[in-house]
Amino acid sequence: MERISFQAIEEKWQIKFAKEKLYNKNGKKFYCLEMFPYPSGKIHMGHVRNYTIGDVVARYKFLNGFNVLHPMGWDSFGLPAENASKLNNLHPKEWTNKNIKIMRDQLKMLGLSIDWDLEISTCDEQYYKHQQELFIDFYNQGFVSRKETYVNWDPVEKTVLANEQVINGKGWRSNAVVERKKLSQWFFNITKFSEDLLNDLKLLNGWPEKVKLMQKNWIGKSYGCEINFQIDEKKEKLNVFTTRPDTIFGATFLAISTDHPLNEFFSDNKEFSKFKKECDKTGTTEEALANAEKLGFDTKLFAQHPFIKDKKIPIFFANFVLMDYGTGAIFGCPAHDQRDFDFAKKYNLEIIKVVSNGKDNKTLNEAYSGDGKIINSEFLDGLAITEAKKKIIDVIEEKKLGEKKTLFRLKDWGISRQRYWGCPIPMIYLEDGSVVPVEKSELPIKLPEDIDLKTSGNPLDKHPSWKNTVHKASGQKATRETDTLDTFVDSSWYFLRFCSPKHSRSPFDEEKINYWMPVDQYIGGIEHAILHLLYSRFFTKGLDKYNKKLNISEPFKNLFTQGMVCHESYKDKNGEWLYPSEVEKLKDNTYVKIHDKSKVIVGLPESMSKSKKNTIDPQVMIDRYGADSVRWFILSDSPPDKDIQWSDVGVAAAHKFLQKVWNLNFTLSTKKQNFSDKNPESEFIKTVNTFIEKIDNSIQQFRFNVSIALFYELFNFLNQNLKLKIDNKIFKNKLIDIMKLMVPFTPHLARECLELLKCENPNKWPIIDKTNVKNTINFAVQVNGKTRDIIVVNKDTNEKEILELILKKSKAKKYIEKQKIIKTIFVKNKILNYILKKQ
RNA sequence: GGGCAAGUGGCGGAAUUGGUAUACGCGCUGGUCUUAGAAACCAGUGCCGCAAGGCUUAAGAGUUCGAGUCUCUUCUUGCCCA
Repeated sequence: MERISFQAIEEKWQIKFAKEKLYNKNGKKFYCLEMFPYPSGKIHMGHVRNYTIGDVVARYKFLNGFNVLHPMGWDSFGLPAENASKLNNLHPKEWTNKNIKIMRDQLKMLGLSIDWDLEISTCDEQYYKHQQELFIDFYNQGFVSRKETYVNWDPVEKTVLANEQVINGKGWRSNAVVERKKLSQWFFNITKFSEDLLNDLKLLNGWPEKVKLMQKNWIGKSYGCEINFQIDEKKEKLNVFTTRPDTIFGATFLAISTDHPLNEFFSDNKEFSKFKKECDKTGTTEEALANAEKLGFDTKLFAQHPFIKDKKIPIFFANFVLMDYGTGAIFGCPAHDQRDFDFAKKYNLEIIKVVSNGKDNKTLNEAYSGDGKIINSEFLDGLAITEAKKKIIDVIEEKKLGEKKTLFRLKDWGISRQRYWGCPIPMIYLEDGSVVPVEKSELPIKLPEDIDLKTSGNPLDKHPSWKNTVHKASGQKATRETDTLDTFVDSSWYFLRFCSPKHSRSPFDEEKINYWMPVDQYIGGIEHAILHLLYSRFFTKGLDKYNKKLNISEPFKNLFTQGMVCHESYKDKNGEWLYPSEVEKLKDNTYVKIHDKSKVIVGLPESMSKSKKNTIDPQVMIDRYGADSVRWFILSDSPPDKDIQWSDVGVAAAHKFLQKVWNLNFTLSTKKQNFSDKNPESEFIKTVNTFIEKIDNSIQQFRFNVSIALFYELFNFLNQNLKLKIDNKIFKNKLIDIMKLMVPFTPHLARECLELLKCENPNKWPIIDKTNVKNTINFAVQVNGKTRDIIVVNKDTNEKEILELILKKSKAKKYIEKQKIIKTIFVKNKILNYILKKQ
């Protein structure tokens, strides 16, 4: 068997790929983009999967004549650089650039068809300069505002987090329990676009339904109304928001946020201050609020029920009501809302059922929030919930007790971070108290390099020569904003910068954007379904609104979310995690530690993560098997949108197969002309053409695992046909077509083989000949719906001919002859089903 | 608690629109070669059964000439939201 050194050919072809690029000047444009990586140190298997999938798409489109834009860059601002530099005494910039260099080399080793001339890095002054310009534009458009609000404070990272970055009440990166803190912050007014962001989801036909649904739920449009409650013995009215006005007759208390203006009556109350402090410890997420024990502070005040004469209901401060949702006040209907129910139980409040599910259970153990008919509600009785909602809102508006409201769950995007390694916010605070953007001519506001990261807090705040400045227009002394931008801002427009990455006058060349945008295929992880993808949509819409030269309402036309790469996890007897390379599988399928042969506990396969050490280093695999084998395996074992389990034997099998592919190419390239025979030749061509068509289809449908299964079948077929009398030239030409199909999957090997076979146009997809394909099909003969035989027939054979064939030679004959046929069902090219009379 | 996916051999997974279930790969078994092993190659491999044949897509029901695919109920797992 002829062997090949993958490492040697891969190096050779990578030099060529660096020059080739994917532009077909006369072709239709195709912008293929994978989510750019954070330069954490070295690439991981998730990157390998993401970028291999993208490379298949990009190369496939290029080979089919498209003009393909396929760039790569670095999402290079962020906290890990600061943490790392504290550890190794390396400046974040140096640490980041060192990592970028390593990872760029690693990506090149994968043989990706990236145009590296377009490379960008978000921590580069030339990038963030334009970002600052965009920030000022957004500010001038009224898309940016400064607000004092309660924020999610991450006590470990000592920074603010956006709601989207709080997961299960914890920081998305630090995993620390998030606290509430009042701070003055910069916000992008994403809520101005709530309606557009929701409605335009309808335009995104190329997005997974799942992602669209997640965004829809996140934006969370709901209808409800505000109702005014008169407070007894006070002038004030309490304005309450609810999405369930139909349950107003079940209202037995009012609950307000501790931040509600009504708190001024309690400013001297020590008990209240203590209670408020307690509430501030609870996180701000809906989940944290739902799970926290319901606590209340009785104001001893009462309000008049708007519909029930002389009914007084008590008012409480409560920890589960937030000032920034609705009006900061709700009415509690314990029978039909679980939080209200818990609260009522705790404080012994009345529970009145107003929705009936038909069954009449007297005592409630939990709130009932399902469907039903309204009861105990005077003029609403007997109505369904939706009807009751409509009616009560009409009545409320008519009686001027309140009004109908639309509410979005989406909140403005807080973008201030108290960190050094991020894009400086180009705003200054003047002596006279005003806050203004810096002059565009002064951009970029560069990060100072001489900083001390050893002390806690924000280094920019402690850097007087950087912080203190002068407002040129007025001559006033001024201080700079020392917060930097959330790194999600960096990635909200990078796909635009790629269209003209060297454009220096402005963030981008509009003409280039209008040519390349939208991204035709975006590929990345599902974990960005809300954060990055929603922010990018907002940014695009913001730009489109004020920049009249642009014509881009949505950034990503088609979105593909690939699954995660998983591996079993291993623990030793002391409960310490072990790397897969530290354990050994024994013959009886148990695992031991290589080092001392002690027993190892095996966990279920789950997403690779550093903390569980269930990671495989792509570099080790590339060194051992070559990049093509790694690419081949990672595409072969699962549909790209599902999770994949990494398997060492799997990649070894891929390697073995690719060796066989090389061997066949080599054999054919050196084989002497033999006799040819028209019969097997014609069959050979037809079968190969059939495979080519199937493989082409599977690539178009993103079913690369199926493509690979077809390649296996095809090569099994080719190897069998080596023994037949097929003209060498014919065989070789078909093999050239097949190797072209392999270019997107294993570009190095495929191109090496094409060179060996003296292919003259390796950058052209083979012609898909749909006419000269296999003409026979396997046809199922059924009796009473059970398959009794499978016969080989020509395509489009009619029922009568098939019946003749069955009677002549089919196993099904004996079944048919026994009984009377009462019905036949014939489906061309599929089945013939005989229904027989039952005995 | 709600929503959305998904559940197919020993394992990863195929199955176009309701029409051959288990493609392809791994693993396993046997064989050739070899001092032996590895590699390579050949053959076999869903389950029960000597066979004829029967059974089989988480469990159960339904629609249909025909269901892995559609409907309902239940169970399990994953993800998202709470």
